[in-house]
Amino acid sequence: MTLDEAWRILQENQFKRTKNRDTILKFFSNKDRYLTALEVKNFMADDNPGISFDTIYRNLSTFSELGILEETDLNGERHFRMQCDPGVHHHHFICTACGKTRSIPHCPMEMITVNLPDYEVEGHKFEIYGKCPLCVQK
Amino acid sequence: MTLDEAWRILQENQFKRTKNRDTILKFFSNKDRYLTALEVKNFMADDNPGISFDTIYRNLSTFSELGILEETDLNGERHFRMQCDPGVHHHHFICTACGKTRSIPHCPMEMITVNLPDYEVEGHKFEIYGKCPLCVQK
DNA sequence: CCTTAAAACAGGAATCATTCCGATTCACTC
DNA sequence: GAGTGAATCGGAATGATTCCTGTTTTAAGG
Repeated sequence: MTLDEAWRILQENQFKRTKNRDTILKFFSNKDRYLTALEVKNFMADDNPGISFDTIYRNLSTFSELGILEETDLNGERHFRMQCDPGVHHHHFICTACGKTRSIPHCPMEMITVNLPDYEVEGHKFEIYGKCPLCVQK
Repeated sequence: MTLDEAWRILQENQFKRTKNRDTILKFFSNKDRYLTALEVKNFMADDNPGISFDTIYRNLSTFSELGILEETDLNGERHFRMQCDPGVHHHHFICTACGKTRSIPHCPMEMITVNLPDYEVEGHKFEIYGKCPLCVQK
């Protein structure tokens, strides 16, 4: 997702244009990996050294709810990444060494829901973990 | 998995037979759901009110490493359940209301790994969330 | 521009799950 | 029944996340 798309969504939902949001979004753009609140904070060091975690988490949560960021738990920590292809359902391979991700277009749900009659499916999680080609070499 | 099987595995690996381990394992047997360390502690109230979280987590981690328990992160918290069918790979539907689980024999990995050449797959997670038939009615 | 109300923020305290640590107790072996 | 390393206890420490309160900033209207 581009920064323009992100801002369009934010303004459609009456969120204000602030410096912090701008910097956070820039941090995520063009990164194909999941990142933590701490990594955001470190990145902000130049721009706004005094930013509080409250602000970071509040915005990350907002972005996630609006579909601007994708969110997942890795080792009990919240991780976020730019929504790569809005509207197109997909999953990720996640490199356990460098954190880089790779999109997986297949979704296992289609062939499985048939076997869950009377169940009300709300969501699912499918992630593959391992080493990406670059990290395999090392 | 039965308690006998669990104890066989523990003794094969030189773990001692303690009262705490016995009570914890009994707590998990015959429960088809994921449980937290706190729930374990509450259950121990009768048997050993003074048990420390250190002991609980240490044993849960041990059981998990030995394949006696299955482990997953739900909302950033560690959850454990008795290994239902040792050796048989499977996944779970997890009820977000009552926590009950349902085994899903299908594994999405088989048809997908072909599309990850040069990647080194270490593991994967596939879980379906929603309401079980009983909780749908309410 | 200037004013104003609501939104956003900073800073620090609080919370919650989990882990660490030093001292004590226990389970198994001889 | 004594010795030894494993297991445990209790409480402090940690680390991520959230809460709280007062202050600043944004966007809109006059």
